[in-house]
Amino acid sequence: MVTIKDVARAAGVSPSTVSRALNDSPLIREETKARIRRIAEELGYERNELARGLVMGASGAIGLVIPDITNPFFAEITRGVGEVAHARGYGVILCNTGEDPERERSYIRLLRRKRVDGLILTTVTAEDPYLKTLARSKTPFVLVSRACQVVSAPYVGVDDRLGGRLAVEHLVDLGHRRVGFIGGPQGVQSCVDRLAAFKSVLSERGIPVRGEWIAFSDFTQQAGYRAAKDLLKRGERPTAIFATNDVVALGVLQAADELGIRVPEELSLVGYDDISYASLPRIELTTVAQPSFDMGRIAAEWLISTLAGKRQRRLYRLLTPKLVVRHTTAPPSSTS
Amino acid sequence: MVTIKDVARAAGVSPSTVSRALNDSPLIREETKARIRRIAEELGYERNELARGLVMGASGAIGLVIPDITNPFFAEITRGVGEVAHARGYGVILCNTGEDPERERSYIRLLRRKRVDGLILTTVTAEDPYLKTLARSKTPFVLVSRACQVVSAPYVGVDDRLGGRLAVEHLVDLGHRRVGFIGGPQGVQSCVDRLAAFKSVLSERGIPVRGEWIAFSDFTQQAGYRAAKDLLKRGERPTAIFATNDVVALGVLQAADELGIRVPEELSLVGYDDISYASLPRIELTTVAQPSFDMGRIAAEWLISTLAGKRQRRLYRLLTPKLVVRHTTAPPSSTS
DNA sequence: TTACTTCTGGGTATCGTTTGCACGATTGAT
DNA sequence: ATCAATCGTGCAAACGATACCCAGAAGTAA
Repeated sequence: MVTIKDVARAAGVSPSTVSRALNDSPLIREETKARIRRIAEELGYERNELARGLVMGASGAIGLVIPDITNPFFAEITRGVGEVAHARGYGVILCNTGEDPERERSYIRLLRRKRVDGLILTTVTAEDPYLKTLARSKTPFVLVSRACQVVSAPYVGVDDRLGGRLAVEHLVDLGHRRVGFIGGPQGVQSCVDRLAAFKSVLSERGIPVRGEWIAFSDFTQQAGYRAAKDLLKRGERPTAIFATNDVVALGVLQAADELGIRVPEELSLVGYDDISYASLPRIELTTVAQPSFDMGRIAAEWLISTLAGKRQRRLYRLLTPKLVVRHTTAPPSSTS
Repeated sequence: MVTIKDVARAAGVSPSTVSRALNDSPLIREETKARIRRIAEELGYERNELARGLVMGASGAIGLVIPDITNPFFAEITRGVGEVAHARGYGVILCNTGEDPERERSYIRLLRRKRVDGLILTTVTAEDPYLKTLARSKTPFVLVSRACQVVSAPYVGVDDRLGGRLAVEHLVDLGHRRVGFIGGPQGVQSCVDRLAAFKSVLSERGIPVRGEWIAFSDFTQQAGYRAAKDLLKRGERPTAIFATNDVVALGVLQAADELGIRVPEELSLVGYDDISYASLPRIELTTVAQPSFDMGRIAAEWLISTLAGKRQRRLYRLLTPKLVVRHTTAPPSSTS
């Protein structure tokens, strides 16, 4: 590949001059700059960011660590960070952990070796001690969507206590007193919060929390399907279910359909995230909307501006979720 | 950050020895290796891949350029390439073009500056002359899902002529003679192929191809919705529609529902891709399945093994699509 | 004419690794 | 005991770009 030296030779100047010209340094005469730029263009020169990164101590890339790119919620976040990263000239290295803590650690190490300038991550477990190591290192990072207890790191997400509350209050307001919860993996902070909200709303309203109506999944449709099937085949079943995210809720819907349980007549269902498939005409899932795309954008903006040396005022950025009522929720039928 | 020199000092050896020890060179005594590795570990050393890449002439990263990460089809491909890239120790830089040729070019330049070892891309247009530039450069690349006419490059995808044929023959076999097509942007090769198949099946069966029943979208649900609404409000409307992908088909479904047109009784619909949401109980979209995850994997394997110097036997890898009949297709009702 | 800025540009060290070559030490053979 | 072979390690030169320090040239003021 053509290097800065080739350009220098072709232009009859020194490499330093080419470097300065290409970086628009005021130390070079305008016409020289123009000439050098033209020659660089003609030669098809593209600067080597590996070399540049080495001397500058910055790679021009950020790492994005997410659990499942296949989940539209994370796909939107990814799109958001991609958008602003690109606008600011950064590359983004995508790491899909598949909810595996082991792979998450492995990915973070990879990213550190690649000397990414910063990280954006939704950790798979809230208490991963490895995050402390990360926090000690100089690489800045932002947590998205899932907070973390073990280390105080900048965080962008929605208020999951509020979101859970919105969902469950909606159900209770409709008259449901037998309501179940299907969460994600136990360690995940956002789910912990949603479950906490679930419990406190129920207690506030004097409704007993029944352990056998609380189940956990791994955030996949499959898992939601299985958990729901299990839950719904019991003798006494809930009249409403709050699923910790839309993908899981879709699995619940599938289970209900297969069992011949009509939604919303016999079972009310509310999800979380408001992925685009939740609004499909045949689905019309009632859910709690999160501004996923914006969360990605905000996280990236936060990160990149701290990279630029800006000191941030706030460590937390809590957006507000919004209940979107569609057609999967209704008052409980008197018969059931 | 701790460098190889720090480790060398701590171990009382030279940097070269550390380098060799960490790379498991046979020139270093085993016990020395072990000691050095232990010390490196203790110091929290992570090798600088920028520097390594500079001297090795390989960055250890590949670029992935796709049109829309939000489309589950591409999300699956992404997951596939991520999987094998990670297994082989590569990082993947994700570039989401949003179907914008301008951004695609800009991204490819970014990737070349970052000296990615290779590229995997689904180009937005089939005739982008910029691809010639790319082909001339030494960076190897693989095309996925969308072939390209202007340059003969390695390609992984399904046989879209066959896929389109499967879809349309299914419709015709059911008895439909008034069938429409909703494609993607005109320049996209895979859509061109599907449209070509559409036309030839119709001609073979002696069914006239009606231009007013052929519409184009930009691959989004919104666009599918609008195109379908437009198509279905006409006086005489088709009894069946072949949509160029599932996301668009979902848009068509939405339009039909809103217009009170029952699917499949009054309108048969077949999509393409078999994204996971196509199999939702309420949706049950008949579609042509593509092995998206495997396409990603195969592309990445192809690329990485050519990076390793392996010469590939074949340039093309055409997988076979499969018709998945669900509940959105049925014989045309006699009344309509 | 001298001295002093100002403007442009070159020379060189440097970033952190890898690697070919050289060199000292150990070992075995003669 | 000497020489060659083998083994283990250090030295120094890259890789491509940037940045600091300087040096001519030109212009200006005394």
